[in-house]
Formats: sequence, C-alpha cells, structure tokens
Amino acid sequence: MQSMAREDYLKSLWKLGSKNVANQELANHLGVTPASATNMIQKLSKEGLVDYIPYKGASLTGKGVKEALSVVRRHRLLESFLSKTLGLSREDLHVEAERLEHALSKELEHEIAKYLGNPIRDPHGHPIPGPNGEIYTNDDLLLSKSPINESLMIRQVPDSNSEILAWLEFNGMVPGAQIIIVSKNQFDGGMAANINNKIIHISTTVSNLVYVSIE
Amino acid sequence: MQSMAREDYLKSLWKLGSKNVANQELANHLGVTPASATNMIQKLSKEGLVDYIPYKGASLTGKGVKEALSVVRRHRLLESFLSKTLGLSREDLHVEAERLEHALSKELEHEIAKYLGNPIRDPHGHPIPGPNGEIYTNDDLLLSKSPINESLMIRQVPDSNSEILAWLEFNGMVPGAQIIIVSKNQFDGGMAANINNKIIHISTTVSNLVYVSIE
DNA sequence: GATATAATTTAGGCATGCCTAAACTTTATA
DNA sequence: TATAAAGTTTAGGCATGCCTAAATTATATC
Repeated sequence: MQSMAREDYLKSLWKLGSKNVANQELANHLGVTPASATNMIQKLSKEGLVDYIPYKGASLTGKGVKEALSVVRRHRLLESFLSKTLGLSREDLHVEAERLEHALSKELEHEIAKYLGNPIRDPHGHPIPGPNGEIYTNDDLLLSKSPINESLMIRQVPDSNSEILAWLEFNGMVPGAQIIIVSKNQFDGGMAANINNKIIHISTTVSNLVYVSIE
Repeated sequence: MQSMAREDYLKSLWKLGSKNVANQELANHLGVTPASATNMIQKLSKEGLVDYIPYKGASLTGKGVKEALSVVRRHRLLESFLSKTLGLSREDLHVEAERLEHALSKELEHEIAKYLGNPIRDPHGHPIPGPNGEIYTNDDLLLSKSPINESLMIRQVPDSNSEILAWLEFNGMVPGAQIIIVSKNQFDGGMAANINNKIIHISTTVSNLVYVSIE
C-alpha cells in the first residue's frame, strides 16, 4: 500500500511521460522543492518503482507504471462517478477527484466501475485504465496535427486547466462534438475551425491539448 | 483545517459521549497506545478543542463539538450517497465512508447533501448533523427502554458491527420496520418481540444498540 | 491510612515527508 | 577548454503522529 505522497509522485512521473523525467520538472509538477523530490525518488528507486540515475532523472519501472495507472484509474473513475451522479462541471471534477483518489478502496473502485458500466473514458475523454492497467483508447490524434477539411470528433480535453476548459466549453468544444479544421496558421499549430457552423480561432496552446479522431 | 488523525480523535471523543472520556477508553477506541492519546489530547487542548484535566480525562469544547460534528456529517452523507447510488449494503457503508470522510471538501459535501435532498438520517437511521452542527432527530428511544405491547418503529441500527448488523438485517430489523415488544426478560434488557408476525428473541446487547420511536 | 494495582503522563525514539543551505555535477558560454 | 550558470544531491532541521519504557498519580484493598 502506497502513501498519498508516494502515489502523487508515481502519478506525476506517469503524467510527465515515459521519458526520463528531470528532477526539477517533477518537483515543479508536485509543488515541492527539488531536494524533496530527490529524496522520494531515491526511496521509490530502492523499492523498484522507478529507474533512477543520479543527476540524470528518473522514470517509472513496469511495476511503477502499474501503480501509477491504479491511481489514474481511481481518479478517472471518480470523475466519471461524480459527473454522472452529481453532474459536477468538467472544471470542478478534477480537484475533487484529486482529493478522493487516495482514499478509494479496491472494493469501492470495483463497485463504482460496475455502476458506471466499466467505462473506458472519463468525462474529459481521457482513457480510464482497466483494473490491471490496460488502456484501450490510444489512437486519438492531437488536434494540432490533424488533417484539414476532414470531419473530426473531439475526443479529449484537458482536465486541470479550468480557464482553457471554460473556453472550450463555451465554444462547444466538448468530447463528442464535431469539428472541421478550415485553415492552419503558417508557423505554429494555431488554426481556424468550424464547429456548430461557427468559425472559431484556436490557439496553439489549445490545439496541443485537445485530441480528436477522424470520423 | 484538521489532519486526519485530529479528526479521528475529535470524532471518537464525540462518539464516546458528552462525559469526560478516560484516556484509555479513547486510546482503545482509536486503536492507539494511551501515550499517543495523551499526546494528542494535549495538543487539542492547547488549541481549545477539548477540555483536559491531567489524569482526569478529556471532553470536547463547543468548538471541538462543532469540528466533530462536521466529520460525522461528512461520514453520514457519504454513507447515504454510496447507499443511494451504488446500493452498498449497510455493512459495507461504514468502512468506506470512514476512509473517504477526511477527503471530502466543503463544496462536494454541499453538492452531495443537495443531491440527496438534505437528508436528516443516514441509512442506519443515525441523524446527519446540518452544515452548522444542528441535529434535528434526538427523540428516539433505546429499544431496551421502550414500552411493551406498543407499536414501535425501528429508527436506528448500529453502523460498525457487521455481525450484529447482519443479524438485524436477517430478522427484518431495519430502519422503518415495525416491531412490538411482547415480553421482557426479568433481569436485563433482553426481550421477545413481534416483527413481521414472527416472534424473535433479542439479546441485551442488541436492544441496547437499537433505537425506536413510538408510532 | 498504608500499600499494591491500575491508569496516566513523561521521556526518548522512529518513520514519513517536507524544508533551507551548502556541496557537488552537468551543461552552456565565453 | 576553462569557467560561469543551472540543475542535483547531501546534510541538517522541523512537524506530525506513532511507539516503548520509565516515572508519576489515582484508586482499590487490606
């Protein structure tokens, strides 16, 4: 059984990608000092949850990934559960799930998954790992890298930036919505797109946070 | 904001009654050594949450009661919520709520209360304190002290003894059920009662844990 | 009322996980 | 390539909250 702090470290490492994560990047993401991060990484390394090369960064081992995905699963199931039952807004879900995820037992996790029909995506469209870490929905495309003049479906929006989330919501860019890129900017991932028969301008920042699929 | 440990101490003090609680009793209830209990009580005393006389025990101050009731409210709302949404059995509710209660934000507490229609009792029939600690349902009678040959309604069953809970459930002694005491034992609170047209024998232990109201 | 027993508190330790400041690597720049 | 800057680690501390063992106080018994 992992402590909350350990679970947070594992989850952050997972979110920061499968690459070697720099100490500072990890510390920043968790809101702790680099010294604290080093300390915990060394512990997790001794336990075989992360691969660690001093001064070079850390990454999750297979065992670490499994633990991380268990936290992610709990988080996303909770978001789905709170969305379905209480109808919380996409903006509020994340912060509540963040608090509860560490306190969810295996049994309750299972009950919630059953109640929801073992969902594969959460309300932001993010994949919900299975009880053993399986992820089924890996083929979504980054909006900034998607083809022009094709009918696309919004698949994933971010979960933790409520400003961007509110903007997306306001413009109808929610999971399940249809969108067609009508033009792309010359030098970056910015674009103009047609959604609900309105043309909106989407910044690089946003188009790099939204995933779509080709219909 | 209280830590989980502090919240557990406050809740235990509240559950153990408005009397002065002996150190050992508190330590037992929390599964902690007497030395640990003394230590925490002294901290809580310094913060004005408990009245403490060395060697004589401790009791909650007004401020302490309010904090304790906030934890109890969260616990009972969670039990109600998990019961309504997931249909967890009365036996499972307690242990799950026990884990989650410390992680429930004020906002989510409010949303859950709203969703449930601001209930006054949880699935065990226990009163749910209001957001400011108000308790409305204080007039239930202990079954062991209730009159014979009167139509009674079961109001409260225990939440944490799953053996007794299972027995009660099996015999139809759940909140809302009707019961008539047909005879009382000579020397203790044991009794025979009619429930669903069956006569069952109820031990003192049980009749001291169940509350009823006169219909 | 003295004394044995039980309850409580104090003293000293330990694990977790955070911090700052100083020492040490690595990387970037002149 | 030497050196400055940036990033990382070590060392030493602190708060929380638990423990055991020893000292103290209260209670029960003779």
